[in-house]
Amino acid sequence: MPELPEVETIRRQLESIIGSTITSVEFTPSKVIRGEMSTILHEKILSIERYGKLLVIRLSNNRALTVHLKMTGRLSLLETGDEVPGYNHISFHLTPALSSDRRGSLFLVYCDMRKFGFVALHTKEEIISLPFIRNLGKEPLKDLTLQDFQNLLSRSNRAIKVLLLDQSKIAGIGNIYDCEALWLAGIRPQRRANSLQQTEIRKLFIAIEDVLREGIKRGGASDNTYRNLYGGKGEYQNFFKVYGRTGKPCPRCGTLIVRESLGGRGTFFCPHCQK
DNA sequence: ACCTAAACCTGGGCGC
DNA sequence: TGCGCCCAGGTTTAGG
Repeated sequence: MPELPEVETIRRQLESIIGSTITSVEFTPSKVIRGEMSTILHEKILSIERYGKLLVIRLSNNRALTVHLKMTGRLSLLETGDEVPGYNHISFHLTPALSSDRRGSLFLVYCDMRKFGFVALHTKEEIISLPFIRNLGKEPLKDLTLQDFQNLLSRSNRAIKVLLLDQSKIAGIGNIYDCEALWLAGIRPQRRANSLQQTEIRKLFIAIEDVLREGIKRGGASDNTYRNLYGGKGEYQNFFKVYGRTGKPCPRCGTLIVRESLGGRGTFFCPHCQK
């Protein structure tokens, strides 16, 4: 599922359309498509940003598209003749950027089987104070410092696994990287955040950075439906230590991995070496 | 501030 | 074959 590394992979690939102009748009009206899309014509794509799991496509005229993939959202960059993936909701026809060597017509399409995600067009006044972005916590590998992390944990009595998933506290971590980071740090997901010792906090901070970096390096995890901008799969699912590995041996100690529900999520951990 | 559960959706996998 | 059930898990919302 798209978490920070998956969305970052797409963000980087989307940089190829910077400089393109939107020449037409087609969409099926639904709650997935938000804002007056018909007014987007002739806007130029200026930059591609990411805040946690949210993509922001900055446009000319002080406007922006925001895209959240949630569970099954998928952005694809297609050329004329390419097959459009199923569950398509909106297609943007683009002029090739001046820097691009592509010749045919370009289409940016959003598809979403479960319709949890969205593509929204924001006007000038809305961009500044999107509650979405305003409430987002700091981000690992970006502005989240060890000191921030220590303060955060010491002030929370919640299960560490649940705290790490709270986007208003830390942006970008989802269930997969949460489970993997806790395994790497040797910490049990059920532990109260404020019960972690200094050395454990440091270990976990590093582990979060490590799994996210590794996720980005592998192009994300395509455990299920995730595909990148060109329809390719990520490889990180081949490196899972605990996620989805119920009943299989822990790569560190051989004890069988167990699954428990925590905060309403499937939680995978080694009952022996995660303390 | 915290917690849990339900809601939003739909396909895939399983048991029978 | 195919029906019923659970599961997936990002985010919001409702209620305690």
